[in-house]
Amino acid sequence: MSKGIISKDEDYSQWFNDLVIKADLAEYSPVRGCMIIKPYGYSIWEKIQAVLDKMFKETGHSNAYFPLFIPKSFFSKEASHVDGFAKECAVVTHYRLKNDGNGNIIVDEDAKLEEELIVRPTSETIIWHTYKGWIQSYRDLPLLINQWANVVRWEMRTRLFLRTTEFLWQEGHTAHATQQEAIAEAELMLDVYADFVENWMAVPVVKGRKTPNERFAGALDTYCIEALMQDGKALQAGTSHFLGQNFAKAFDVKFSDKENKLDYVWATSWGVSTRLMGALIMSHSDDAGLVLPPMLAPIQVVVVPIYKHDEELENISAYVKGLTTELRKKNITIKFDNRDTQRPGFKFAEYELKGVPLRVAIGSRDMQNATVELARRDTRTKETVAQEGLAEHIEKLLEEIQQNIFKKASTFTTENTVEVDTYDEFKRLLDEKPGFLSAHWDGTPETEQQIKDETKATIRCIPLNNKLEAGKCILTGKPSTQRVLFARAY
RNA sequence: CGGGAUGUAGCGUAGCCCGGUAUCGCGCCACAUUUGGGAUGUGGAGGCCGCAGGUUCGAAUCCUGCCAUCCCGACCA
Repeated sequence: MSKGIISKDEDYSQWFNDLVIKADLAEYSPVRGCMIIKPYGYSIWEKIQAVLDKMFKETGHSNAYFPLFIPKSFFSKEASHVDGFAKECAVVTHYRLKNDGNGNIIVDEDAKLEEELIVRPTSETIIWHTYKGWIQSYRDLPLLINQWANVVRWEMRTRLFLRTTEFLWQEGHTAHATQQEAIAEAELMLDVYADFVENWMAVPVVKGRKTPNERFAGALDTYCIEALMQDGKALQAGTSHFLGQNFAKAFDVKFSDKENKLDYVWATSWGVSTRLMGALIMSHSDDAGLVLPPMLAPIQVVVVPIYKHDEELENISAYVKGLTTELRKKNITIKFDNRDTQRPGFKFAEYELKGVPLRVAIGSRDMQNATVELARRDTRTKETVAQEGLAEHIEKLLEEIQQNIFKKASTFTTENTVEVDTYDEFKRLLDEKPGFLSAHWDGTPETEQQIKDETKATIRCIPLNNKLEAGKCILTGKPSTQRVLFARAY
């Protein structure tokens, strides 16, 4: 176990907090519920952004930016949307401070805003207000826009990365001429998310759709990807919504089709947030610290020199310089930690804590033998290999680590996804071996709610391409046509 | 928003019951010896004891109020 990190078996949530702080990903800020994302954490987010951004562009989307502030009146235009977000909005009421004469800075009551502004909890309303001006004809469609932004939701209870008052995300907002096209878009973006989360983050997901209870406020259908964390709790990693014509109607966005008939446009929205960082951390890491998938690790390879005299360091440095050039050609990021203020053992522990996938240690002995010591973070194994062909070896090893991490997480998810047929068994498993519980449900919101009230488990999703099978609801015994995935969730 | 806990050096803490200007460890700085798994020694720097009142000759300690953070619940990405 690493210094200062509690074992994840002892206290999982404390382990997570320790990891975030000690691995230098983020720290608490003076503002309740808000965190400071530190350079190391932010560089992971930047990688996530870069990959997703490319995927969005490849699927035809463009970035734009809409304001942080939303006039309050916009908000009330879509009824269920207000219901969903009203309770957690920060509101700007004044635009000036003043000195009260006693040296205190206070709100200037004379500077009250005519119309209060909401700090965006999401941007549907201001975007659809804007789209009204952008869309007149089918020729203006589809409109495929994404924005990278911060949003604020005044949550009662916050957790680093998983639920913060302010968080970073991207939100895609698209407009289409037909319902089919909008649904296809929502499904396409769900696939993009699943592809990214599985192949870059190495986190296996279940694609599905939400029940009406769990749907986004204002959506007709919500698609999601759900991942299982190491403590057996589910985490929603991304969502994609088919919004129907709700927002188009609320903001009066109509277009003329080819027959010159006026109709409301069809909409989608989709997003992932810094919460993905939470999924990344919780899926792979262990008691020694973070385990990062090579494809998202800010540092993929770290080189630690071991030497007694300066000339030894010079020899090692010369060799590392060559290795660095080779690896850069392969787009592999390498860091040569030649600080002489820290000893090798300290550095080993530090990079393990930070989840660097591969460590190369080179000492005088290695220089004589033309070898290096290679240590894998995922398996915590070490091997001595020849310097010749090292760059190729590292390249292969990084790919192997990426696959191994994913495989490990997949095995875990599979092993913790269980079919359950009785309510007693359902409750027992939730307490003894939590995970995804695949069970029959009679399809009513009342049953879903009762199960939630009694067990804290929610329906995470109805898996896409679910196989149909006759069964009985675990709570009511009423007939059911398919299993749904239950879990306790973040 | 309810319940619980905590606030003392950059971090973690002792002291609080029983009032006398603050303990220890890590980290930091300097020098030396070290360097293949979190080095050792010696010397040193660092404190509005969360904030504001009150009691007292005297408050980290007692009293009142406030603030903040964390944890657990209800609400949510």
